[in-house]
Amino acid sequence: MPELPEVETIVRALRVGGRGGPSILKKQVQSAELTWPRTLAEPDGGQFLARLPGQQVMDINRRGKFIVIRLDRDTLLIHLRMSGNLRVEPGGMLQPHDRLTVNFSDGWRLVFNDARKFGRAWLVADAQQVLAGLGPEPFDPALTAGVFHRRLQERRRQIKPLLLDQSFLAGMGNIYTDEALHLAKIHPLQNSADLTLERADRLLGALRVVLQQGINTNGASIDWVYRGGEFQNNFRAYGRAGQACPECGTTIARIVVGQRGTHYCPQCQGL
DNA sequence: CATCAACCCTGAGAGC
DNA sequence: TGCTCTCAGGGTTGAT
Repeated sequence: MPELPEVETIVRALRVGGRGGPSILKKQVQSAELTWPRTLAEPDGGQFLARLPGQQVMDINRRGKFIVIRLDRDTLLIHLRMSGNLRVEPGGMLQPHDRLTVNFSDGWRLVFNDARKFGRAWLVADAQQVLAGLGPEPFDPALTAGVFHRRLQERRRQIKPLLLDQSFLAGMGNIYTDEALHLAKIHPLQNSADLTLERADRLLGALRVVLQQGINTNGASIDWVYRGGEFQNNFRAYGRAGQACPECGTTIARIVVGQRGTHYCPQCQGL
């Protein structure tokens, strides 16, 4: 399930080439195909197919888990959700679960594949209308320990669901949240408002460490969709229920928090 | 505001 | 081998 590091890996490949395809920067859209209309959040299919042709790819960025492709008139935003993936390829047969295809004038195409149909795309004049509700980027220098601590105080929630809340912090998913909480030695049910400045500082540092490790290893290959990353070999807690904690040897536990499978060390991450 | 559950989906893995 | 069942999870929505 693509989280910040996986999305960042995909964005970098779109920008500079990689994962089997060239950069799509400067390419001009010739046409588009929509094989599963509900993939499109907005506008409707007719407008989408009419507005896209002729636009050129100016810039490719990431905001939270959104892929932000700035064109010369509109911005194409893509959220991969659970099972989405993007390919850049030189034509050929479409694959099962391909939902949206952008054909470029030089013959290459960008394909949005999404087995579970949870992913969404937007074509809007102003990207802010889609991204407005997102919290800060974890790597934003303006997000100091003091600011982070204050934001934790302002809410009074279990820390894990809060970290997964994209309006609180943009980009965290289930894997990296479990990893960061384990690294920071904080229990997933810990109340956010009760965290001291020192522990908030440690948590922010841990978030950045695990996200950076994820980016450095091209993300995690944890299911049959996203391939190519290596971070799954470094998991400390996620998916390791019943195995030994790498810090103390205690058996990693699994509980459900906010409808999410949650992995933690009962010894290291006491409440 | 916080919490919880349902919903959207399909493929994988377990159990039989 | 092949069937059925359960589980996985990001985000939205509605109820408590």
